[in-house]
Amino acid sequence: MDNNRVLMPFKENGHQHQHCLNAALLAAEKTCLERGVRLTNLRRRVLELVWRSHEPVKAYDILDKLRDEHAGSAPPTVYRALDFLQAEGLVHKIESLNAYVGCAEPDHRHHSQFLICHDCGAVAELDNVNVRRMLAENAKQLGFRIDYETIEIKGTCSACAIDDQ
Amino acid sequence: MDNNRVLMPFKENGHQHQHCLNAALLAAEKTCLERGVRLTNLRRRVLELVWRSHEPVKAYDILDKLRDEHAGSAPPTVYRALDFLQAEGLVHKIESLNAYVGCAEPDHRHHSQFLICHDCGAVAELDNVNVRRMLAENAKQLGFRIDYETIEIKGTCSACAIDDQ
DNA sequence: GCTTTAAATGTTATATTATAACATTACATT
DNA sequence: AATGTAATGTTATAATATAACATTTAAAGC
Repeated sequence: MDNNRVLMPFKENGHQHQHCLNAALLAAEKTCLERGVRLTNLRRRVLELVWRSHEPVKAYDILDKLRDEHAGSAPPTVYRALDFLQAEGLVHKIESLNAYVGCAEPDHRHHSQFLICHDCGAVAELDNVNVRRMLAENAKQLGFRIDYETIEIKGTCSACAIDDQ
Repeated sequence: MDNNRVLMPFKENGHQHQHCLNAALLAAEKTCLERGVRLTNLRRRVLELVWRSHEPVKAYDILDKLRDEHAGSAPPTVYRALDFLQAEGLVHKIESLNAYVGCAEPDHRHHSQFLICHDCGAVAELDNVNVRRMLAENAKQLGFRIDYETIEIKGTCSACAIDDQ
């Protein structure tokens, strides 16, 4: 029994990113429709920009792109959209990088553990139930009630480990 | 067998903080001496300011205090000292708060899991070996080599849970 | 369809967090 | 004392994020 679900793997060889993007947008549309919240053009566009790659994207990089398309864009434009997307679980913030990654499974309640390659920048998202359980147990022993977990693991992904040799 | 070490508990009733402070400074002196690195007056002072409480402290709050004592203080003054203290494991940065907490066991190699009460702001530091092991296993399966872990759990501590009632 | 209301976005300004670059001082070693 | 390195001082600016208020857009009831 494997309690470790890989929500988003490191991208593999021959990875067709357009598929990820399409799937993410489709999932987002579906999720928002079900929840009765509005995935506006702006929010969708920001989501697309987050999903341009599997690397965490900075708010001001998104802002630069938005400004190419619409001169009136300003920091609140981006941060509000990101706040919405985060609240709906469509993107996650990587706290240790001040950057954002798309979530492949917004409709599936999960806790995340991120593996972040500090060489190529790629991120994988895991949901290991045992890790969650163990932390929950620890917390319980101390009478601590968990609301939210930030788990960000930095290191070297397999592709970059090979390149390093 | 309990694989969960509490490196720094939530502070208990009748907690004498002066003891924490003294112990932390003593440990820091010892650690730096052993490693042949210099705990200068400035660095010691910043460490003291981080240890004023068990809540994460902001860099600019430290800077304000330093300025009371020495007008020439500037952001680099604080950030350099914090960088040094982090590198030596004397303080940890809480990424999700952009703030710093003292480490009670700088000489003991450990990974940390932080429990952070978003009600009173207090932080506890744990080192659960099983969590580490499990994450290491996950990483290994994906060929990922771990360098560093950021684990920050937000919630309500027992004291605040009681107050809430 | 029109009105009302609430949500979303626009706009300007500013707060917060962090680093770059170069000058000076203090310290350890010779 | 002379030298080299580490630490700190100093000025400027970059990067990240929010506050506050104005305007526009969309949804819901009439």
